[in-house]
Amino acid sequence: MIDKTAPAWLDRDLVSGTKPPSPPRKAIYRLSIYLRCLQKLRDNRVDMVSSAALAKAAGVKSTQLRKDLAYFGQLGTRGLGYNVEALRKMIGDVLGQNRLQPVILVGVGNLGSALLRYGGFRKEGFEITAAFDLLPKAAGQFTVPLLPMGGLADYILKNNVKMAILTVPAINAQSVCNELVAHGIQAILNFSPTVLETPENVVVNSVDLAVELENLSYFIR
Amino acid sequence: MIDKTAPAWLDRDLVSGTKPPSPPRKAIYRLSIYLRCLQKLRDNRVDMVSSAALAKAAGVKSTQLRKDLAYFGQLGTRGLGYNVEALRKMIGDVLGQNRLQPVILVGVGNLGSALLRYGGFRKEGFEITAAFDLLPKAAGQFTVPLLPMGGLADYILKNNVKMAILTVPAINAQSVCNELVAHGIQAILNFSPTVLETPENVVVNSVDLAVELENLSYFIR
DNA sequence: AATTGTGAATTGATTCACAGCT
DNA sequence: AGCTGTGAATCAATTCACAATT
Repeated sequence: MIDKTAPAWLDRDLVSGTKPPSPPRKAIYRLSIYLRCLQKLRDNRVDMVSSAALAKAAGVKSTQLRKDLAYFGQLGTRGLGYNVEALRKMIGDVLGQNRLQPVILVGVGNLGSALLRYGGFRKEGFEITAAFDLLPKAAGQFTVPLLPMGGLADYILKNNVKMAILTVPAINAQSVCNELVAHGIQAILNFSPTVLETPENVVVNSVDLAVELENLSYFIR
Repeated sequence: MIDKTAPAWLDRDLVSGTKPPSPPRKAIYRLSIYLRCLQKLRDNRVDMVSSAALAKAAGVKSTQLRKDLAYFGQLGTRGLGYNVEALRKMIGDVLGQNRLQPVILVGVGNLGSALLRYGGFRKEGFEITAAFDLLPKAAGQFTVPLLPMGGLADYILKNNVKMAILTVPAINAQSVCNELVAHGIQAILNFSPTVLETPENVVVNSVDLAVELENLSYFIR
């Protein structure tokens, strides 16, 4: 009996020495979407779902959904579909949603303070545990400690923080980013409208609001 | 003499009837990045730039930059590079940055009010001209009118609004989206963590903060 | 000599088509 | 019969390599 959860390439690779194909980055994004849909299904007490139905909900083609999932093992049952709870659990594990990640936020301006107040993360397994700013003021209005930049290194080390949200003005973004990286941050969600230079081993996702608007603007005729 | 600003495929197409290759969507995103870099160069009184230098600043390969630009014509001068101001102007035109677009924002919660206060758009040619909410309160704290949902249709029509930013809770996102589309909105920047269903001719860009964090989380080991 | 513009080659992602389970 | 898993085929994007131009 073959381990049902092992992807088929495993067998081949043990023999051939080939590397397992690593999932394309876009597939990882889609995993998050699937996860959201599965959570909704679970809330509605659905317990099996076909690739066609789940794909519809996620706004993709069913073959793409199956390919995406296949990177992580044999997760469905032919003729029946996928078990909602098992799949949800599995994707959560892959995305690291299950170990609650501490996240710090740097730059408490307009956008920064909105994100501090925005609750949407906790549910997904993230928690902003502290915020930093050059001149921390109005600390009282947040539920997390608002600290001066001086305390950054210490806090990251003591709390084993690996992720940061960067919401400082463009002009300071690179230098603050360097500081984060120097102290061990491995992943940055960047809202400053700048291209950040980082070492290979640090991941950056940028959300640039002006770029998104400009992009839309191109498509309206 | 051949028009220097016409892409080479034009000639062929007049003969062959082939469609011009339409730029990939990602190229349009990169155009915005290039534009930012060009603005910075202009501010520093630089007036020519090579594809290598500009690409470096934008974080892409120089060949990619050239391919991206080639979709829009012959913009550089061999041996010399690109004229900063001319290129900036051209990209601004392509992205529609030059006609100032009115944008409305729907859903004035945490994130919505932060975006209203966030000035970063105006500089890029966009202006949030009004905000809508089911229960508009604290209207005084914003510089734009905060209106009840009832006034939506009328406002869109009277002001010829084509773009909207959607920052309502996930549960309401689809229905509000439908309403926007019904009244003529053609492009939506969606911050609600949902997959929106829209007709073909409406463009949606989604920014899902939880998805971005989850994605980072996958990459930290 | 420097640097763009662009076909050709390559790499990557998506979709098809169907074999293989349940 | 229904639905997944996956190799092969297609489609799209990126990079290479070099001719063309200043």
